[in-house]
Amino acid sequence: MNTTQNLCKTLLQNPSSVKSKSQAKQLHAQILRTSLPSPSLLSTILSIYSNLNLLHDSLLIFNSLPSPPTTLAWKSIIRCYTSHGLFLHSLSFFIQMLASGKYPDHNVFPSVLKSCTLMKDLRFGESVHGCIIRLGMGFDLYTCNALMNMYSKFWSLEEVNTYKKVFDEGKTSDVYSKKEKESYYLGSLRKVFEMMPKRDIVSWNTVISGNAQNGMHEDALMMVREMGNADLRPDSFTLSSVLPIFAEYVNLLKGKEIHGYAIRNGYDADVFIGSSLIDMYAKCTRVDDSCRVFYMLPQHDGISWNSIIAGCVQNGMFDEGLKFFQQMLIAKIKPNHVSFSSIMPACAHLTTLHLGKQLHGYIIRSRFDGNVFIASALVDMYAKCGNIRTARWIFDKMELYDMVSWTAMIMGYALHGHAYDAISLFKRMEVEGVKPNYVAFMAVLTACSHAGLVDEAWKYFNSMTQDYRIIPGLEHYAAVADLLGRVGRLEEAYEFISDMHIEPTGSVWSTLLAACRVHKNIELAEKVSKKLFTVDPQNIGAYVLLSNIYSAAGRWKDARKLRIAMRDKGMKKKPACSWIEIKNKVHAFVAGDKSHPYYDRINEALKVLLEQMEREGYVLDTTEVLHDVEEEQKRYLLCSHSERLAITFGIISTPAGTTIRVTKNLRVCVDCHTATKFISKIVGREIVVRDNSRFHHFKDGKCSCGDFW
DNA sequence: TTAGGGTTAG
Repeated sequence: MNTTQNLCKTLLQNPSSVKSKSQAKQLHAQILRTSLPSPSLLSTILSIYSNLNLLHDSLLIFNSLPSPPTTLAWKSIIRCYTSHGLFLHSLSFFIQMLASGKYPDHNVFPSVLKSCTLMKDLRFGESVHGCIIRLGMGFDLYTCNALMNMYSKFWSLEEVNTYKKVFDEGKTSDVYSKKEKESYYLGSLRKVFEMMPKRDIVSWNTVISGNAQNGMHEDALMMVREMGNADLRPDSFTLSSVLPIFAEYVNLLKGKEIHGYAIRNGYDADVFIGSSLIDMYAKCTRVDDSCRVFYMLPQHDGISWNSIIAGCVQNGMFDEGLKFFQQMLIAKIKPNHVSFSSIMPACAHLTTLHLGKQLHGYIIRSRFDGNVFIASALVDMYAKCGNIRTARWIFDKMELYDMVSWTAMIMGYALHGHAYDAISLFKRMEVEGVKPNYVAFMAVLTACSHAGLVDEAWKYFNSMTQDYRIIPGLEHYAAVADLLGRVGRLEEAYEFISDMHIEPTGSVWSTLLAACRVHKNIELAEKVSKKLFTVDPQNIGAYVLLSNIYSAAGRWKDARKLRIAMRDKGMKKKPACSWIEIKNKVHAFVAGDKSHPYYDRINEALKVLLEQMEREGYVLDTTEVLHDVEEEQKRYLLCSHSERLAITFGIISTPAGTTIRVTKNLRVCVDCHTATKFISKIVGREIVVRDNSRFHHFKDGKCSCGDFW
């Protein structure tokens, strides 16, 4: 026997020692050269190919084997199919193996169970479990781990709700309720775990992550402690199962403890732990720490990029989120469906329509437009960027609606003042069997509020508790209080807020204070302010509002007193800012802004417009000027409000007929609202202004809000 | 055989 034959023999006795494709091929060639290989020898080569995950080569051998194939050949080909994601083939070969009279052994079941799990084939998975028990494999470590993994995944599947009880009590008609289903799979998982004669770290991690992902947080954490008693120390898998729990509970202290443990045990460079830490810090509003973890990672995969992007966006750091998204593209990491649904809200909040449209194009090219998360985010983005028709168009094209997609569209209508569209959609959602949640009620109440529909609002407010058992929160109270205030039922609004079952916050009282300003009720305004300053002494908006109410009434002394108090407390008013997108560039303006390179041209255009407007009957409402200054100065101050600068800049920078879209960070002022109506008529343009609470569509001298905002 | 990220509001 020569040395080559010796080497072949050693390798064949130790198939797992073959580590490369070329080595396997050489071995295969040697065997074919020297003799007519036996089926068992060929099966060994097949198992080597299968170990190396070479499906094509494995299949060539499998098909050339004399029938029936050996057990080794069957299990090699089944494993190879599973690891290639060809689950149906894997299961079909498993059935053929049983049919050929071969008994599967402990090496086959993990692959078969994985296929059942990933195909979400519950029935098949359970019958495989039966087979495992009958063949006495119910105590095998790997098989049990795979079984537990299967039950933990089935446990979190929504589709399982419709699983029929065919096995129990001979019933075939009943359907498992969610609770029954959960306890069934939880029971199966625990039973397997408890029956195991020996458990390794994978067993513990599987049962921990199963509990963690299905909301059994306390149980998961308890098992981490029990695992310690069994002399097993948490590894990177354990940590990344546990970190999301502390993220959800916003438990920074525990999250940091885990971070410390990860550092001490050398897991902090693990990209899985890294993205869990980024997410945990972000959910605890510590985005700086998220960034630090991100930069400390030796490498970034798609998920760690997505985590940092989502972390920024969810904390209102939209520009930073966009920057990370850009860097991700530069790093040649292809964004996936999660990246798009995470970044889209940044465009929605910043009203950067051009960016949103670019992303939409990218989404269509990547074929992600059918994803319900992305479609909902697109609906929201188009609605928030003023394009309600496109939002509806996308909504209508969706094949599947969930709670969020309905709510995004309803809220879109609410923001645009289309209350009846919002209400009819809300009704359709109920008819289609989607139960409205907390946010959906916020949306429909906001719609009622912006359109002054008091009766409808009461109906929905009562339906929340009576029909859906949702306890109204601050936002629902605020919407109703806001509505009552808008329609001038100020005393009723005051009573309503005073009777709330939770402590009203400053923001709830603020809505009423704003209404007092519109309806010029100083007496109530003072009463409301007193309440407001007690619960929220640092509320800058309230000081400004009250001071404005005094100014509008000519009580300059009181107004000044308040402003001095603000100054003494170191409080600074948020400056009003408006912005407009021209040729894919955002131009921002603050009141009296002279910094823009086109300032002179804007000012000139403003003067011309003002003359035309006054000829049409426009009278400057100087009561809105909140400073005690000369009349001429007041005129100047009014005309240089940020929204007017942005609108005028839009008019002189775009071709005739183009719609002007402006966003403002605060509520649009009464005089600017009147002025914009005149401007829309004079220049023959549609002007869309988004302020901090809604959209105003100005056209032909009218506004979509019907002067009610 | 085990793990991490997403849409509506505030």
